[in-house]
Formats: sequence, structure tokens, C-alpha cells
Amino acid sequence: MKTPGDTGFAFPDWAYKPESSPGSRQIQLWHFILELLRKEEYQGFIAWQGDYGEFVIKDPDEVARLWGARKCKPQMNYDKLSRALRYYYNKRILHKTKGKRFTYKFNFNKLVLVNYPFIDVGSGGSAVPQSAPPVPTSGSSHFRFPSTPSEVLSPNEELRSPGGVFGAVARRMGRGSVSDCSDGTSVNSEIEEGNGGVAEERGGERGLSGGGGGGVGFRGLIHPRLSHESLLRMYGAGNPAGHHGSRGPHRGHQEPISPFPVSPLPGPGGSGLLAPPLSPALSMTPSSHLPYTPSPTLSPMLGSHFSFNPEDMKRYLQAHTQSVYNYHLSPRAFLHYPNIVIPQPHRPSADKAAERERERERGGGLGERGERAAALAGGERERERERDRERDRERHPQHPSLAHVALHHHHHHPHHHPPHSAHPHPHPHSHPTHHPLHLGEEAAHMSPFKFKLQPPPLGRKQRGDGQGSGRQGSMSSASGTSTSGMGSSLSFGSDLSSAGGSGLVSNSSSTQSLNSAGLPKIKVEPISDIESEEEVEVTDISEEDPDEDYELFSARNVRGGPAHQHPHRLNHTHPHLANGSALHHHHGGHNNHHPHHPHLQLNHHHGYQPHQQHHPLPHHPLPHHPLPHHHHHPDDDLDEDVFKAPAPPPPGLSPFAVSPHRAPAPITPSAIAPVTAAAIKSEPAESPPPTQCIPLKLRFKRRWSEDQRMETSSQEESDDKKVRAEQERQRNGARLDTKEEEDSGRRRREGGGGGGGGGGGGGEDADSPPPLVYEGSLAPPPLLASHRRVSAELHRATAQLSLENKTC
DNA sequence: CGCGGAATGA
DNA sequence: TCATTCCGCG
Repeated sequence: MKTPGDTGFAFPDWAYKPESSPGSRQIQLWHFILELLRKEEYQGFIAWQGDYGEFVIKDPDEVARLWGARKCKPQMNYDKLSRALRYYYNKRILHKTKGKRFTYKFNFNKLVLVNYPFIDVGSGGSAVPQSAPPVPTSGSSHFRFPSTPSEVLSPNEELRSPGGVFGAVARRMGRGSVSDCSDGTSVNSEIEEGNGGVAEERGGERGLSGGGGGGVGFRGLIHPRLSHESLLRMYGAGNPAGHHGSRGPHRGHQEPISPFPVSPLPGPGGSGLLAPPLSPALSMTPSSHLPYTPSPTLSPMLGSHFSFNPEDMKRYLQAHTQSVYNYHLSPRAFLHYPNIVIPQPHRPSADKAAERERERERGGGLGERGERAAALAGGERERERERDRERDRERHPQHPSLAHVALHHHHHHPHHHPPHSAHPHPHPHSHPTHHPLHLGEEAAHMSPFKFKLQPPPLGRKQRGDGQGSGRQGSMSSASGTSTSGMGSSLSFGSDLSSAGGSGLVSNSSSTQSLNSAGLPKIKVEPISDIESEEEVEVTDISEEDPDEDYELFSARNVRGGPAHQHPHRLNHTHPHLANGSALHHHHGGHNNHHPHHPHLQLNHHHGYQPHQQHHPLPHHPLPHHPLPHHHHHPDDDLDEDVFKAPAPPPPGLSPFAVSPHRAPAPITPSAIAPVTAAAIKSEPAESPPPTQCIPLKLRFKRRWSEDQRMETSSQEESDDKKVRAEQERQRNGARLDTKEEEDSGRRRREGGGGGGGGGGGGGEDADSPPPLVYEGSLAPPPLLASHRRVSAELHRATAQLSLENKTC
């Protein structure tokens, strides 16, 4: 994989796996869920609800049926499906919303966003009206993105190549949704074939790119653009951003940019607000703030999006890149996407329309479902759909259109669709298309799935624990890379984290060191949600590999800083909480954010997991580690933050601004980090408190150590709890040796567990490059533009793509 | 209803 | 790996 030389960074192997690609045959349940969520047709059965990323299965049986149809498992039922969903808890892809029946929540922060920027989560992005209202992704989650590494490559190249490829593919694919076995299959099959072909092509391309830069090429390509643009767009568009906006004070204006419907509703989303600029993902950190943040610094960015200031750009790019990088989007995915290259930017509105049409056409072409659908509703259906959409927009909220529902219903109730097939496949409507709006968004949404990257295996799950460092072996190359990369990423992460207080930062060395050092990676458990939120996703999705990397970053970020980060959101809500929370731990309620569950706030309470519970650690008596609170809270915070709560607003964070004040940040080597941190956290006060006392360096170190561990552990462990436990133990032992930090680490773990996965990271690059690299690349605004387009294209492509089906 | 272990299959 | 299936526990 990696390439060698050159650039150094390469994507992880897994990134190239076919499975990971969008086109891959097997759909994963979460992808499927997302798909359903994004389609209006299914809103009667499953829809976004509440918080950001939260969705409710209104009709478990039906959803199960659909799923079964997709997987050709007629026997599927909600029990089984739910079991599958539960598996995602550990992976951190999902969490259960406690107290609400059939309600689960995606950890988009990491996950999706990263990988699939387009997805609209809750907000419904475009399509869904209801979607989650508010949340922006960004805000809420705080995602953080890492900065980028190097990536850098020149985009140009990459673009091109892919473009060609994509185009074709894209066209083919399209659609997704539930297909039935039978027809779906057929249809899908076509699609698949196409994919396959594509895949092959990809391979070729890959090679190409490889040649060019081997891996590099891809990277450059894809991500950057995608992320960026897409994100941006998405954000702006649809996204979630809106959400905050709506809520937010600001929001008033909207962004021109996205007229999209993304969030259709004005209400909720309000307008978009500025979001546009940043992608949620990107935003992640910053962005989040952005919206909210008053800080001047940020503002600018927002408004303009990001300005082309060098700094902004840089940041932006980096972040984005990194994120991508870290998250490891799979290049392949991109490949698939067809038209990436395509030039035109589509404007939202226009585009949308166009796309819409396209989609429809496609649908028709597809036939499969379309036929059925047609049979059912025929043109009316569409009309209705549209109507609904409109309605939705207006209404927005939660409920999907009734109309649809009705339709659905009958399907389902009757069960299966009556007519045609005997099967159950539900997909009644299925038709592709429909999405109303936007493509951008839609596309985004859709595609997302496809992109999926697969995560790597969590890694090593167990790895030997013993080994501490380990891992590297295989990845070594990657890792190596990562190292440096990580560094950068770390920094980002650190930023985040640091914000949290932790700081950490970074250093690449650290990373390595850790690994190499051998930290044992312990994994502990992940802790539940909490963590999960944070990094989790990342991990899952993306990541993997490097444990380190991502660990660092994610975990750290999150963790450490989480609180901080969130801040934005929190801020609004409860700022103090944020701080406090951080300090205290969430217990407080930070959860607030959302309505529901107050209890949740507590969260863990039940938490799924036990692990979490630790968090409370708050005080754990750790042995010495100075880091005190931070740690704890990080976890806590994280947890909370992650999910729900938004972060507190950073008071002033400007992203750029680095705030020196915050200790944590310091660490970060890269400026970026600082920024982030600063941004995130603005509140120095908070963290500082405890921390303050301690010298930064120390803190840092410790934090770092901790984080690593945590992350490591968490990440890895995320998989098993059991394992974790052991590992933990081991860790302790081992770690101890290592340093004091261990203690802290432990604590962390205990407390929080954290993170799991983190993620990203990785790769880093050794070679790669850190920030510098990109910077260079970043710098040029122009690029961005191009990227954007590209992204746009991607989006479209994506949109077109649909999930694959698997053959039955 | 939800959780998660265990066995099992691809 | 990821789910599916089965199952016991709360």
C-alpha cells in the first residue's frame, strides 16, 4: 500500500479493499439504515428523530423486513436486526437512545461524517424533512477532524484520472435502496456488475494513480476534494449546519450557497446559515464553532465560508485533508464515483433540479423497483413525493410525509407487497430517486454509503496485548507514515483534545514513540458511547489501522478536548456545563442538549456499557497523575459531548487563533492544533484549572500517554470488552512500567474508557508530511475551487450511486 | 424491550 | 468481519 516512496502516505490497505467501497456487495446494516433514512419512502418506517443522528424505527417489523429483503434473509425480524444493531454499539457506529423505544443514534461525528460527508444525518439533510432537526452535525459532534497530513498530493492528477472512471461508473450505479432479492438483485446485479467493472477499473486506475503517485494520487484526489467540497456543500447545504443555524442566533442569513433543501425546513434548520463553508466535518472542530462562535475569527470564516486566508485555507485544508486522511477514505470509493471530475459546479438549486430529474430517470431506467413502484403508484407517487417533500420542508419535522407513510403502509402491512412479489421485499417504492432535493445533498447522502470505507478491523483487537506496540508490523509502513502524519493529525487531534485539556499533542514522535515504545496498547474498553462518540467512529469507519493514529487523534481529541470542542454547542446550552462538565464530567447534565433524555444526560447510566461508568472517575484517585481532571472529564465529556451535546461554545475560539492560553494546546506542534484547541476550547479556564497547575509539558505528556493508551486501548478494545479488561490489566502492569502516565491512562480508561477508537490516524505518514505539505498545497485557493467542483461532482456521483445489493 | 454471549455461516 | 440465529437475563 503504501507507496512507498513517495509520498509516503498511502492509504491503508483496507482502504483499497473492495469491500469497503461503495460498490461493494455487501451492505452493512448501518448503511442500509442510512439509506432508508434518507429516503422519503421509508420514513414511515424509519426516520430521523430528535437529535442529530438519532433515528427511530417506527415500524420495526417493516424495517426488519426490508433488511431481510436486502440481505435475502426472509427470516429477519426485529430481534435479529436489533441484535445486529447492537453490535454496532461496540463499534461505535450506533448507540441506543435510552428511554426511547426503537430509537438509536448514529455516531456521526465520526463516522459518517468523516467518511461520508455527505450524509445528512439527522438533519435530514435534504431529503428528509424531519430529520433531525437540529443538529448539525458539526456542532454536535464535534467532530473533529484532524488535520491533514499530507496529503497533498496534487490533486490535479488525481482528479483527472478518477474522473474518467467515475463517470461511467457513476452512471451505472445509481440507486440503491432496498432491493429485493429478486428484483433487486437483478437490478442490483447490474449495478454490481457495473461496479465490478468499475472496480476493476479502479484497480487500473489505482495503478495509475499509483503510478503517479501511487497511492498518493488517490489520496489527493479524493479526499481533498471530497471532503472539502462535499463537506462544505453539504454542510452548507444541507446539512446540518442548518441546524444550528436555526437554533442559533445567527443564522439568519442564509447561505446563499445552499439553498438546498437540505434542511428543508426552515424551521429547524433554519437556514443554513453559514454553514456552507465548512463542512461539518471539517468544521468539525472549527466549524462547529463557527456557527456559533461569535468569535471573530471564526466568523469570518463562516461567512465567507472560509476565507481564503492562508490561515483559513490552511486550516481548512489541513483539517480536511487530515480528516480524510485519517479517516482513510478509501480511494476506491472515489474511484467509483463517477463524475467526480465533472466540472460544473452545480448549484444547488439548479443542480438539484437536474439531479432530481436524473434520478428519476434513473429510476425509470432501473426499473426494478421502479417498476414496482410504478405499479403501485406510478406517477402519482412521485407527485406525492414531491408534494410531500414540500410539505416536509415546511413541516419539517419529524414526520415524514404522511403520504409516504401511507403508501408504505400499505405495503407493509399487507405485508409484503402485495402484488408482485411474494417476497417480502418491501421496497415498495423503492424507487430510486425521488429525492427531492438536492442532489448535492442527496447525492451526498446517497453516496455516502457507498463510500464506506471499511474500517479496518478494529484492529487488532486483541492483538496481543502483550505486545504493546505492536501493530506495526503490518502496517508498519503505514504506520510509519502515519507517524508523521499522525503528528500532524495529532496535532489536530490534540487540538481538540487539547482543547479538552489534554493536549497532547502531539507530536508525532509521540505517536510513534508510543507505539514503538510499545505502549502497550491496551485496549480497554471502549467505553461506551461516550467514547464512542468520539472517536469511535472514526475508528470504525475509517480506521483502523493505525491504531495509533487514530487513536491519538481521535481519542484524544475527543476526549481530551471534547469538552472543549463541543463547546460550541454546549455553549449555548450550557456553557458552564461545558466547562464544568468537562471538569466534572458530564454528569452534569450536559446532555442537555437535547431534549430528550434528560436522563440520558446521565447517560451512561445504563449505558450500555459498563465501561463507561467509569467515567466518573472523575476523580479517580489516580495515583499521581496530575492531569487530573482533564482526563476524566474528557472522557466524560466526550461521551456526552459526543453524542449529544454540543459542545460548549468556545468562547472565543477562533480557530486559528491559537490560543496560547490553553495549555493543552500547546503541545501541538502544528499550529493547527493549537488553533483547534483554541478554538475548541476557549475556555481556558476550564481546563486549566486543574491543569493549570501542572506544567504544560507534563500535562502534555501525561495526557498524551494517557491518550494513547486510551485510545489504543479503547480503540482496540472497542471490540471486545473482555479483551479490554484483560488488556487493561496488562496495561496496567506494563504500562506502569512505562510511566506514570499509565496511571492516568488507566484511569482514563477506567473512567472512560475511552475511546475507542480512534482513530484516525494513522497513517501517517511517515513520510508524509505533515502539515507542511499540505500547507503548500493548501494554500492555493484555487485549488479549492476546483476541489469544490469536484466535490460537487462527487456528490452527484455519489448520489447516483446507490447501495449495492448483494446478490442473493 | 433491550442487552449481550455463543455458535455458526459466509 | 459481519451478521444471523438462538437464547437467557433483566
